[in-house]
Amino acid sequence: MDDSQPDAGPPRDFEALRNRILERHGAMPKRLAQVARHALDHPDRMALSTVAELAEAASVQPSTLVRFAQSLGYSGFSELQSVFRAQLRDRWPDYRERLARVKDESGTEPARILDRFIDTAARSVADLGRTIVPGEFDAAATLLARAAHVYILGQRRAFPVASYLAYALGKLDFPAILLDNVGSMADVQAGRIGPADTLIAISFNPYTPSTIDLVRFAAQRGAAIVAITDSVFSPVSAEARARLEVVEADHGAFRSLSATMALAMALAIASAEVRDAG
Amino acid sequence: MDDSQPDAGPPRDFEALRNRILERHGAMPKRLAQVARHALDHPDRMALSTVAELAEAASVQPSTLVRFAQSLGYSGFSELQSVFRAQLRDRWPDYRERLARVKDESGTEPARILDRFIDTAARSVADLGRTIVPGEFDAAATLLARAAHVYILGQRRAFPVASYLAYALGKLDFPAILLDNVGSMADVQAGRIGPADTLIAISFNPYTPSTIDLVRFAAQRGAAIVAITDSVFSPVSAEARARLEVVEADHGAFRSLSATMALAMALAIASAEVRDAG
DNA sequence: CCGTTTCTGGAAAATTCATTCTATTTCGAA
DNA sequence: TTCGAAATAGAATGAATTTTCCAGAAACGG
Repeated sequence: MDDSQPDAGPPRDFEALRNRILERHGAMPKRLAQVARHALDHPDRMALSTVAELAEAASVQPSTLVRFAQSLGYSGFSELQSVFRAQLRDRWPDYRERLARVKDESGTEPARILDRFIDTAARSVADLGRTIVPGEFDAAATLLARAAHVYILGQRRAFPVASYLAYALGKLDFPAILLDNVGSMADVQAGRIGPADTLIAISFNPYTPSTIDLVRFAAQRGAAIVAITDSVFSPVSAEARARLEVVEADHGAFRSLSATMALAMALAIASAEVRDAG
Repeated sequence: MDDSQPDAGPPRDFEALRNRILERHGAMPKRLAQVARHALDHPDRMALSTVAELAEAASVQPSTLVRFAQSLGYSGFSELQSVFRAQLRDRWPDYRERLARVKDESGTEPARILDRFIDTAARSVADLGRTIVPGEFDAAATLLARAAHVYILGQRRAFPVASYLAYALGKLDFPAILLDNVGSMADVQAGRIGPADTLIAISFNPYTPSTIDLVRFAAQRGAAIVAITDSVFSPVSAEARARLEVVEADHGAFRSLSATMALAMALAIASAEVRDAG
């Protein structure tokens, strides 16, 4: 009987890996301990650097990195590194806790579907902080604050966001005009847009052609465009004075709108603050 | 005399790189534009994947990635990738700083307002898992799946949710009818509601009286009511066959809708699953 | 419509990289 | 001090990845 079998298998996520390293650190040979320490002190380098670079940084031979990985049960350094990389990709608050519940990606029971959507929504929201460029958000808020009228355009999937913005901006006492296209009269509704005005255009792939047309029309009349899209290359972005990019984690063919709603709300409040401050 | 020299040098930080790509995108040949787009839409992958993987993901030859990098002034793909990697590394301190700022409830600079909304939205979404009773969610999905017609009602702040549900359910091939009250004709729109139908009513405090009236009308005609509200004591809840309670963390007078949107999306998909299973 | 330039796909070549192997060193126990 | 086991360094190997190259296709200008 071989009770020395140390691992059922190597840790597959960062948390477990970290714990195992901490556990073993005391009993490790000198060089391996040195590597262990370096690994936990600079996890981002572990994720991105090559064996040679890490060896240099930790004052160790390249082969030591490989031995280290193998002593933890991995087949080689590359396998160990993938754990660090996954961690770099996915880190956001409470990720583990939620992941544990969603782990099983299959299952069509309603409760499980809800869990999965909670997970993707949380992901999208957390990503907002990364994808929004602070300067652009600032610029957008200022454009709204200074506008004589704020026109709001968003169709199909983007319409809920547009209607929410219209509600929030209206409540905040902005001169907000929702281009809802009732009776196909969006062009009439926007007929008097001009250089003193700002148009918020919300559009996601696939981009509704009439949205793009209306944006071009507004730009031509000198209005400032604030774009909320899922890609900086969207046709709407091209005309925009400020670009806000939202990447919703998608879920099959369906994308949630949670992050976009959070952004919309924040934009409304921020604009009011800018207006009232100046 | 060579004024065609396009760059003093390739961008060394992500911000500059991003701007240069945006600048040039319009004038790029087809395949390079394709890569450009993929690069800015998936910066994480650009940082972590190999040329072959990225080529596959962008539907392009590996050599195109290299040509893309060179067209921006880099010596090859590896040099370009290092910029993406640096960006990925530096994101972490950023995030930490962000969290620290969120704690500080004051501050009216736009960027800080955005941080706070991201935080509250994330909390609301996470709370969904706790406030939704699985059995009720199940029941709601089943009621939608079995309905002859699905009527959707939500006004004012709840309207964005209602319109989103109408969009999603419609896409999923449900017989969805949005009671948008255009021309104050909600009662006419709902005139033929009956026992085989389900009405999704979305309502938050302060409850819009006409919503409550319409819910009572529908209940009287025998329709099943699914309520999405912020309190089980809401007047709409009283009539409901299934109750979904969403508590959005509020932020001053304004409540985000992020969690409610996630719930709406999940409900739509879950209903489709229930329908297609049985 | 033709000639020229630019762009693209694909495969071959070159480079970088992780891993393995072996001789040597270190460490601990007797 | 000596022996044996474990650990290490460094070069050699082989695999993976990037880069180059060129023939052919597409776009462009006359």
